[in-house]
Amino acid sequence: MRKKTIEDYVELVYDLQKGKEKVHTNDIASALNINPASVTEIFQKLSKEGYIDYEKYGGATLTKKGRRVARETKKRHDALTEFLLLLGVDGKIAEEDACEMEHILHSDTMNMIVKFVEVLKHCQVTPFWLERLKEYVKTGKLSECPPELVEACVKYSKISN
Amino acid sequence: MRKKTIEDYVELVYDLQKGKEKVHTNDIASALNINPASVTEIFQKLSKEGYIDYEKYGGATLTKKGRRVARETKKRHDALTEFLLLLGVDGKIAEEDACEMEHILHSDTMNMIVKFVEVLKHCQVTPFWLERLKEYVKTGKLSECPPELVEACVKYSKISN
DNA sequence: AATGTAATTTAGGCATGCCTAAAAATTGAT
DNA sequence: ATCAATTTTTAGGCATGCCTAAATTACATT
Repeated sequence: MRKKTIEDYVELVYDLQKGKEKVHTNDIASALNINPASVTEIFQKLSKEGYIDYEKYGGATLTKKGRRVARETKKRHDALTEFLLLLGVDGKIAEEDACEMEHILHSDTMNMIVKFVEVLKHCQVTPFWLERLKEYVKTGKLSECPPELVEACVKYSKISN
Repeated sequence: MRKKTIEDYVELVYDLQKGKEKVHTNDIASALNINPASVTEIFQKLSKEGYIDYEKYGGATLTKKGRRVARETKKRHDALTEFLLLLGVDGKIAEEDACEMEHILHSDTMNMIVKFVEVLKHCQVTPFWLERLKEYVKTGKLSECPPELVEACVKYSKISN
């Protein structure tokens, strides 16, 4: 497993804080299957860098900065998950890969993916490439485009230039 | 920068080996801007795990296993780069993100992306969603699908079920 | 073949991120 | 209010992946 980033921890604190006053070292430790002592170190670091308010034995809450980072990370995460699901990746795997990708992609790439998802969701119909992708995955055969689709695309492409 | 994986190094040895007999510690060191002494350690590790043939002061060559891993990694890398380029991500950034993604994605996701790229490349025309994505990126406006495209998609979707 | 230069390795150091064991603080039941 | 049980922290250890400086080896020129 990849090393956890600050963002991972902030996001986790955000999630665990739901319906609770404070998040304690044990909460994180059991969520991640690591030693509570390690979480203490993590909390000290997050606190020093201004992501959480934390005092010895007192648990942690996200600061404003922490909440902002958590929400941004979450947004990326959700967009990526949606993206992979759209492509036809299985739920659990999409979730896991999104979780990895959310930390590494440049914002340009990230934005492009967000827009891609928006465009697809805005479609009234399943785009034909997605139909063909599914078919290809199922049968291993890549069929030709129906001529009227090709024509329509060509026409549309001319309009939009 | 993320910690380099075995795959990163194997891939790099593969690239640097082109047109050379052996790859030397200095080649890797200057390519990655790290200390040659560190590369010695890396070579020792790669050698111990069977990715390269290596002897003190003698440079390295990939083993069969090493070449296999390099080619597989490269294939993933290329597919991912192509994928991001198709989406409209800028060359340099696409390259960098592909390099990160190639190590983390599940093979299911990877395969899906490979197939996605194949489907798109097999298209005779630019798919309309891609036109719309570009338009959206440029103008910030998401236009409606032309009716004939919607109809054609609906029709195609019926055929393929 | 000898020697100076360049390449490479060794040895030892530092930071990080985790661990365990033991100490300290908190909590809850009486 | 006390004290046992639980939670949390401290202290110290280990592996990794990089570093620098110094020692070693290889190489090219004479």
